[in-house]
Amino acid sequence: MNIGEASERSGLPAKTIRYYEDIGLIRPERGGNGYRDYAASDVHKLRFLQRSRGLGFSVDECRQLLALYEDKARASADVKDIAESKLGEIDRKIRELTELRRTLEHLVHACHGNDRPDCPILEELSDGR
Amino acid sequence: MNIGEASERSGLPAKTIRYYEDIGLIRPERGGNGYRDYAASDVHKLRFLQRSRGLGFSVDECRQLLALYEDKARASADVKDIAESKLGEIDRKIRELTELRRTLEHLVHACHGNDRPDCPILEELSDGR
DNA sequence: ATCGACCTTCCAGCAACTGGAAGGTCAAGC
DNA sequence: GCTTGACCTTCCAGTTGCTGGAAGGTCGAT
Repeated sequence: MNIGEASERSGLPAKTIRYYEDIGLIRPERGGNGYRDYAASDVHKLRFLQRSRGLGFSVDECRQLLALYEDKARASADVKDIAESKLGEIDRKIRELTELRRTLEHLVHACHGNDRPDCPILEELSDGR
Repeated sequence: MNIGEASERSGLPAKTIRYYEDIGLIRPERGGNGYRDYAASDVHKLRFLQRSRGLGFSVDECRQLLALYEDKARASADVKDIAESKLGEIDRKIRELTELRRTLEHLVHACHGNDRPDCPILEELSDGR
């Protein structure tokens, strides 16, 4: 099938699919006209990529996951390791954002938001606490 | 003062400070030797940038904040608007990450992590739920 | 034959830096 | 006065993960 259909079935933009080919993630056949020709298994991999990217894995992590996915002799522990370290990362991000949120909300609360030139937000950004 | 000291005092890498100059955020004097010469007020702005970047404002938002900061006649409502929309964004990110975390944790839990080739994580990434 | 929808490649750009090369300057120590 | 090393300068390229656009080839239907 052509890239358009592969795009529709995988949920990835055609541009992105071509990009993934550029960086060596998927290698479809080519038809006589030079068009890329995707097999069902290619679409399967594309969906795999779409999902794992959506779960926050980096392209490089996806490359590892895809290799493990294709390797029948893989240990599922390898996959679990990647997923677990990702989990730790996500926790860290959530913590940081929550902290950020608290600070910012405090600032917004302190700001009366009228036309007078004094502004607690700018003051705090400027002075530090 | 030279860029090294400005870097130390502001908490920003020298490279970043030069970059901020490139994109027009700060314009220090130059000494006879061509070295950048930072005044105390420059360092103040750099710290301002360091803090607001750290709070998740984009460089462009920082530019606006800095302009407001320097504008004595500004309305604090403008600042509040920027901060509030940023707050909404942060909330959205936290929600997304929490959702992500749940999915991933589910996967990690389902995976026994041994040497056998079957792995629920890969299966789910491959099939979709 | 021609139209529009598809496909191809290549080039450029986004954010926000970061790294490195090649070279100038300065202060201290011998 | 010369060398050493720590600074500083500019410029160019790379990072991540795409996305947009230009210029042109191909396909199927009318």
